[in-house]
Parts: sequence; C-alpha cells; structure tokens
Amino acid sequence: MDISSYARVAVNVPAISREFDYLIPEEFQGKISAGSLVEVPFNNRLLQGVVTRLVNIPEVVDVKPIISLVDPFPVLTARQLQLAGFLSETTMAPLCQCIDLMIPPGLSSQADTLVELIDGNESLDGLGQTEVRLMKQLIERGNLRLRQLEAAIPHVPLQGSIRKLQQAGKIKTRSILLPPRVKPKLIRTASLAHPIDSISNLKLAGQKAEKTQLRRQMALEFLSNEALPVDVTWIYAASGCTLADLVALQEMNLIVLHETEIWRDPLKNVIPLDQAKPVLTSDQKTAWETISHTLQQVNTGVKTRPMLLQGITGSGKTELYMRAVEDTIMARRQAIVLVPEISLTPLAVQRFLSRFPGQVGLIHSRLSPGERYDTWRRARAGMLPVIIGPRSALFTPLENIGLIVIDECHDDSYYQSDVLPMYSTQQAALKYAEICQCALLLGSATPDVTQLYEVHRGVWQHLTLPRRVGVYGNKTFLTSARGEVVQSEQSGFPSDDAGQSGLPHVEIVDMREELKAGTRSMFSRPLQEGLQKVLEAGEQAILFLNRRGTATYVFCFDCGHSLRCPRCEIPLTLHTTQDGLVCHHCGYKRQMPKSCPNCGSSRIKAFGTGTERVEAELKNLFPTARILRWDSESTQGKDSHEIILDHFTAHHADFLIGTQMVSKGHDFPLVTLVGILLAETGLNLPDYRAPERTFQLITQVAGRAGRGERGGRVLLQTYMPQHYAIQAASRHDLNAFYEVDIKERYRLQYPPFIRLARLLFQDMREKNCQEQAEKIRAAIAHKIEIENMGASSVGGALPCFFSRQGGYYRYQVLLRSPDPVRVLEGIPLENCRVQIDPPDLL
DNA sequence: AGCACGCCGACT
DNA sequence: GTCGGCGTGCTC
Repeated sequence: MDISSYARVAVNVPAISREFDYLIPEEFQGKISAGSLVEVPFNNRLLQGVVTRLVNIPEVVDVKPIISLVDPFPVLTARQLQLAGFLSETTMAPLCQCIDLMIPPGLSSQADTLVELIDGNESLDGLGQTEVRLMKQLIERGNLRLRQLEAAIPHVPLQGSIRKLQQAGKIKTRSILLPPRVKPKLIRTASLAHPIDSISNLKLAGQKAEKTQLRRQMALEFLSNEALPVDVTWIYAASGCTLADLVALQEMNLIVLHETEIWRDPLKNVIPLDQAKPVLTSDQKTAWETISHTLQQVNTGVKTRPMLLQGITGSGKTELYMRAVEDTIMARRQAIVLVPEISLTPLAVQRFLSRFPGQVGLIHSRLSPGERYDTWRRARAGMLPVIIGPRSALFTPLENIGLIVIDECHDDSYYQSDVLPMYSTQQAALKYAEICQCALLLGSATPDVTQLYEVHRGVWQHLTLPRRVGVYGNKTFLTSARGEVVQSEQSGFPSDDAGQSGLPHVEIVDMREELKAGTRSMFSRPLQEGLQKVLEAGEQAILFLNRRGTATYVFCFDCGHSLRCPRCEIPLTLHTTQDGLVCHHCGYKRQMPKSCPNCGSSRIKAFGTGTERVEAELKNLFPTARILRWDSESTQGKDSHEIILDHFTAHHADFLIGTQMVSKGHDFPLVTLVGILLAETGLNLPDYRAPERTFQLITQVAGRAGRGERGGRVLLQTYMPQHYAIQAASRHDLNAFYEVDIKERYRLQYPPFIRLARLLFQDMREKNCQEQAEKIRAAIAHKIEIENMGASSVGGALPCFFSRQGGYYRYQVLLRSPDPVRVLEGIPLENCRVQIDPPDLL
C-alpha cells in the first residue's frame, strides 16, 4: 500500500502524555496527515487529538479507527510539530499541552463529563455539604458539565461527591466532547439566476398582496444592477424585503441564494498613517548592514547567528524591524514580530500596519475568539505574511518563516509562568529559528545579563544603536547616551537645541542624608522642589514605585546596610509568622538584631511601602495638583489602560503615580521629571536577578523623561546610592552593570554558568505542602547521589518568598544543574509545577 | 484523567 | 458471607 493507513495521535488529555495509533478509515485516506485535528475513541470516551505522524505499522494490533476530521486542513505545520516536541521535552509539559498552544482557543477541546439529574429523585435528605451544593446547582441550572460545576463550586474536589450521588441514583454522568466553539463565519448572499429584461412585467407574488409584490420587485431591481452575489442585508436595506421574500424568489428560479465565507478582520477599520520611509541614521545604517547580510544568508539557506539589537529608548529599533520584515516579504517568506503583552502600544503597531497595509495579522488579548480564529486561518492560508503579537504569536501556522523579531526581549511577559507549558519564548524562538532556518532578531534597550553573555561568548551577533533619533519639528539630530548632541544628520541644525533632549540627566538623591537633614516625607527636598517647578511650568511628572519590591526587608537607616543571608547573600525577609528573619533560598534563620551589624546603629528596621500611601502623601503636599494612579488596582476595568494613558497624555493630570507599567515604551512629551521613589526596593528581593531587574527598571523608567522638546531629568531616591545597579543605571551604563553582575553570577554560580529548575508546591494545608516538597527533594537528592551527578545540587524544601497566595501555601525546591531535565527525568512530579530556567525565584 | 480490576476490613 | 475502601494498570 502506498499510503500509510495509520496515524499516531497525541490525545488532548494532559494527564496522558503518550501517543496512540489509530486506523485511518477509507473515507479519510489522503485527507489526514501530520498536524490533522481529529476525534478518536478512547476507552469508552470520545477525545480530540492531533496526528503527530503517519505510520505504516501500528504499535499494537488492535487499533480503533479515527472517528472524524475536525478541520479539513492540518492545524499544525510539520515545523510546528517539531517545535511542540521540543517544548514538551525541555519544559517537561505533556505534548498535548504544547500542541494546544498552537491551536486557536475555541477550536480545540478537551473531553468533559455531562452530569444529569435523574427525575423524581431530588430530595436532599442525608446528603453531605458538597453533595447538596452540587444538587442545588443541577436543580437550578439543569444539566451541567463538570467544568461548569467546578467553576460554580471552586476549590472543592467534586469527584467523590459525584460518585456518591451517582450511586444514590440521583444523577448520571456521561463523557462528552463539545464541538469547536469557533466556526468560519458565513453570510448569506444572493444573485440573479439569469438576466431579467422587464421586472415590472413579472407576476411575482401571484395573488399575494401588492406590497409583497413591490418588495420583491425592488429586490430584483437592486440585484439586476449587481454583477456579483450581494450580502442579503444590503438587499434588505435597499428593498425592505425579508429572507422569506428571497426564498420565494429562489423557488421561482429568479435568484440564487449562496452561503459565502467571510473573514472577520479586526483591522479593516484601521486608517494607515501617512508616513514616509525615513532616512536611516548612521548608527542604523551600520546595524542594518549586518541585518541585511544575515537575511541574505538565511534566504540562501546559510545558518546564521541570532542578532541582539541593543538600542536605547528612541534610537530607532522599530524602523530596522520594519526593513527586516520588508526584505523578508520580498524574499517571499513570512515574518513574526513578537512584542510584550501590554506594549501593543498603538503607535509602533500603527507604523507597522501603515508600512504593510493588508499584510499584517495582529494578535492581542482583546480579539474575540472568532477574530482570532480567522486571523489564524488567514495566516495558515498564506494571506498574512506578517504577524504581530505577544508570545503566543510565535505559534501562528506559517509555511515559510524567514524572520522572527522579539522586541523588548528582556520583558518578563515572554516567559509563560501561569499555565503549562511553562516556557521561555526566547528559547522556543531560538529553536524555531533553527527549525525554520530563519533569522532571529532580538531588540532591547536593556538586554539581560544572560543575553549579553551570549554576545560576549560570540554565540550571538551584536548590533548597537547608542544614540537617540530626535525628530522635533523638522529637525533630525542624534544625541549620545550622555545627552550631548554628537552628530547632526541635517545641515542647518541649530546648536542651541543641544543638550535639551537625548537621554535625561539622572540625579541620585541619598535618602540617608535627607533623613539626617530631618526630612520625614518619602519625597526628598529635591523631589518636592522639582514637582513644584513642574506644576508651575504646566508640565508633567511621573512618580515611580516598584511595587514588587515593597515586601518587608530589614535595613539600617543610618548606613543603608541590609541584612543578607551569609550563605546566599540574598536579603533576609522578616516573617511575622516564624518570628524572625528567614532566607528563602537556603532556609537560614536568625533573630531580628537589636542593632546594625555593620555600624552598630539601633535604627535598623523592617521596610515597605505602597502606592496608596504615595498618593495620600502627594495630595497632602500638593493639594491643587491633579493626581492619577496607574497600577493593577486602578486598571481593573476594560480599556482602563488606554483611558489612563489618554487621560495623562491629554494633560488632564499633572502627576502620574505608577508601578512597572510606566516603564513600558509610552511616549509622554510633557513629562519633564521622573521621580523614582525608592530605587533599591527591587534589590532587596531574594532573587539572583534582582540587581538586573532594578537596573532595567530604572533605565526604562528614566527613558520616559525628556521625550519632548523640553528635555527632562530623573531624580532617583535611594538609601543605597553606592550599589552598582543604581550607579550604573544613573549613568545609563549597561556595560558597567554587566561587568559587575556577570562576575557575581559566576562567583555564586547562577545562570548563565549553571541552569536552574524550580519545583513549586501549593496546598491549602502547610504541612501537606511542606511534606510533598520534602518528598520530592529527597528523591532528587537520592538520584543525584546514586547516579553520581556531581555537577547538580538540590536545595531545601522551603517556603516561597510569596509564601501564601489565594489561600494556598507555597513551597519550592530549587535544583541547580547543567541539565535539569535529565536530573528530573523519572522523578514522580505530580502535585508540583516544574519551571525549567525560571525567570524568578519568588 | 477515567475506569476497571483486585485484594483486605466492617456490616446487612 | 457481601459491600466498599483506594492501590495498580490500561487506554491505540
């Protein structure tokens, strides 16, 4: 037989990570291939699955046939299947969950259980609490699926109660597989069956009323002017007729009704910007030569190294992305542009849409499932050569990818840490670029230490844009990282604009001195003065508070010394429950000291603060100022990000208080002052990446100042002015930061010198949580010992830094190893989430 | 995951 | 003697 008759299928049940062979029935021969989405029988249930490959000989003799084909075309390309396999191996997540990443939501479905009431047996006598709640749901709402019941009765295991009710003869259950929730959208259209000479002479309605006759005549007249089938709603509007009239006309053989498939296009109302393609600056030209050369190589089948484009805020990275995309389209290949989750900032996206009208598919969280599905289908059909979106956009089905761009590649949202698979987009993209033989371009103003290390090892190419492109009025000029104008791109550039833009000047305010001088406010005197000036000048200011770092850590108000673990050198955290200071990595404990071990001062205290307090104090200091707060609490509603942004941009507020969000690439031309309330809060988190995060955050936040003609300054308040992350950030000096941090990582053996795996345990009862963690810790320690994996080591079963979340206790076990997956293979890892190369250890 | 099969304790 | 606890194993 020349066609493989069997298909290997990954069934969509996360707990089953094996694949199973099925017979391809006659009717599907040639229609099913690798990547097909199918329905298969499994035990006595019906499941959805994806064909991973065709085989000639099945693994077992007794195979069942595939029941149906959900989508006539494969939902995954061969390369996507390869990528899914890679993800599954490297993240230890089941293959079907990796495959599911690549299928639009609503198309794939997992089997569910339908719970039905048995009539006449609805008494609740003698039932337990959970059973009563279940019965009440069923009586109120009728038959429900298990997932609906779980949603209605959260955090309660329902299996046992359902079994009891079933045995009591009150309910019955049955496995079901819901059909896809998304479908191609069809509209009804109509056209004339044949040309009609004289409509008015036709006896349309027979004996029917004159009105009816008139409506139908008008409909025909309307259609006689249209060459192609027309949407029936247009006919309704033009003639006042209804579907019944059209059906009647079809029965008279005068018109033909059709079902036409249409694409839901969320971008059809976007108005392109009228923008000329700008002339590249000399920095851009240099970087472009490398990009262009790399694309040429890639398009002739030569393997290339990933490119790291390190460009300060406003240095023109987007223009280079667009040119790379343009070259890729010219080579008849497709491009994927990844952007951070919330940075789908209208401006950058609009520039893309305008440069490539009709060719861009934009993916974002606010698309309806139908829009998302259609964007996916259009991409699969080869109609969209450019895809822009968050990390999930990497998994768009495209046949011939030539370029992957990761914008703001340092961003945390590129790591998926909420649901399986917990994967790094960067690692996935590196592998995918290899599979697709395409170019990979990563861009950021603040690439992280491991990324820079790849450059220093020579594994990645390095491109830099060290100066801002300024376009104010008609003048284009360049400014260096220090703020001075170093080169004018256009003749006749007036020198008196020099120094007014480029990166803003950063002043460090030593809060210990402020304290000595008697300032008790969280706003230092320079900051208060600065804010006053901003108000008087009718300008705007941003006040940044690193919320993530507001947990209680202990430090000395006199010398700035913060208490650290003698073994891990990470900050100790005050735990009221454990009555003392705890290290969250190794479990080291000590009493709260009465005086500072460094200087002997008795003013050593636990520290922490919040945005609400900042707002209250600011209102107190500036009663007339209009204050806007931008944090996770104030952005609950739909569109709230845009509303706050627009509100501030339109100068309806003078001061914006914000957390991380203000660091994302928004452009506020009126902002001339950025106040960083406490620069080091992030440094006191027990995490090896704390210095790097602090450096990135300060640098990104500082980049918000001085984007307009008025220039800007940054005031950086701190009790630790000498810390290398703060010093380097104040000088916009990434290299200096890198040089120190990479040595620290080497000394303490953290990535990139070793790899980490983090095992997270959650349980309502702390004892259970700790015991489960300990059991697995011991199993790993045992394996390391008996298999002689000397380079690997496992830490203790310890509470996470965020030790409780949503009522659950959290414990973790940290593994350090050159190959963490190899160490964890064969260890029974149920009840725990595994993060390979975790982005943080909190 | 579900569900069957299977082997030991307390009940009509 | 049976009903039922959940341990182990299988699903193409």
